[in-house]
Amino acid sequence: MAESATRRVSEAPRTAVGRDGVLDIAARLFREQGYGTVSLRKIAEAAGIKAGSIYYHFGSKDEIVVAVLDVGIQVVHDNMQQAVSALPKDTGAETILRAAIGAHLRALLDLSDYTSANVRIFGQVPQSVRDANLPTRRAYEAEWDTLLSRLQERGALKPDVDIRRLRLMLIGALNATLDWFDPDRGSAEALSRTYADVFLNGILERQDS
Amino acid sequence: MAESATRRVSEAPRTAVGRDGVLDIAARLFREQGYGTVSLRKIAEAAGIKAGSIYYHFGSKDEIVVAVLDVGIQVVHDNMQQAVSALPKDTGAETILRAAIGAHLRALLDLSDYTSANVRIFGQVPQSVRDANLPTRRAYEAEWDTLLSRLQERGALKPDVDIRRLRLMLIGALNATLDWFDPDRGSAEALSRTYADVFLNGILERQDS
DNA sequence: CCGAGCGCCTAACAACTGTTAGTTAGGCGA
DNA sequence: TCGCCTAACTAACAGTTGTTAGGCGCTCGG
Repeated sequence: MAESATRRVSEAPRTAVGRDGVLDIAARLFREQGYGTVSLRKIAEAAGIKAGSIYYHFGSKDEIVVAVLDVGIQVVHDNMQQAVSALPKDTGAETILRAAIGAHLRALLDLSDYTSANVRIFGQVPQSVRDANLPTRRAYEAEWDTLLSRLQERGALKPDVDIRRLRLMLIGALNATLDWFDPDRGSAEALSRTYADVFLNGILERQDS
Repeated sequence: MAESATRRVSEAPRTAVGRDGVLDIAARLFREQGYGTVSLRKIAEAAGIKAGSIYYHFGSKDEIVVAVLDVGIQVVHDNMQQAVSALPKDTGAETILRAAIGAHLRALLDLSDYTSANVRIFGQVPQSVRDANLPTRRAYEAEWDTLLSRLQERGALKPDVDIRRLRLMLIGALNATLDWFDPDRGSAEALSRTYADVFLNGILERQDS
């Protein structure tokens, strides 16, 4: 009894956690621990409520996961779209690509638990959940395809590269950073530059003979 | 009883499944479904035995997973090492890198359920299992670092790229193909060429003015 | 000041998890 | 033929999972 009294006073603010609170916690836990090992009871405990209470806000665990996945894509999509459209009309291809790459990487590594959770758990989640997230995902992919196609038509990109494949390679490579990126070892900003350097110009020392 | 008799005759060869049989099945299931959703009972059923029987060959589920992870790295390590060392001594940097990239991708996409399982589930597995797999992993990483360093010292690679980071980028990008590669849409061989093209020379159309 | 309802809690369920103990059928060497 | 070893099997355990039903307190509009 002393416990519950203490808990009331010391740690629990009287404000409700709410749907968004649960979602934030879930996104963070999914990002940190993956899908399978994060149970509703873990989410509830981290949110300071009990497992059953989650069902006041969500109809099922899958509903939570789908929500997290969708928000994750929306954040990175908005971020990338806005970064590119903020550039002057006559911006060169290289600058545009650097902006898009930077925006994606920033959302993934700095900005959003939702985006990193999406990348982390998408491959672990039941088929039905993946399907529910697909439309949102496709929209972001289309954004990239449009961007890359425009640059290729302009003659800025090599003409023989398949756009779909290029997009898969690029986003795949960027997303893979989530497995090893350590903010203590270097900023996302610097990493973004390195990725752009490599993808734009390659790693071979050019023998301009 | 009819059941068990039928089963005996029709599907179960009288030869024992054995430790290797269980391991093969486990690798395939882990590759296909991830770590969390594959239970010992699923592995047992796919192998045609009962869950408890697995404990004759392995001391725990983690022991199975560690074995799968280790074999996965060893396969890709051997494959890459052999592909590179098979080349003549005076082979150019570009050819060497293409061979290494091709070997890694082939092990991942064509050759081995163990290697693909490793890439797929490493991030989902308990910390202790990851730790057990680390030595094997580090040896493969060192192999790449040695290769890349030698090429850089030779002057074949741009001198300002950090080797560790380059290796992380490269392997990360290659491993990411596992999420979307579809053998019906193109061979691993062709994909390997595209990856080498992009990493070696970049995607920008060169204006050699 | 009172009722409505929002946001949470308690308790339990059935299913599933990894794991253990004890048992058994069959083949091989002595 | 005897006895051992291999590779299974059966049955149960304790814990965890997602999920449901019903109840309780606090806040706010009338």
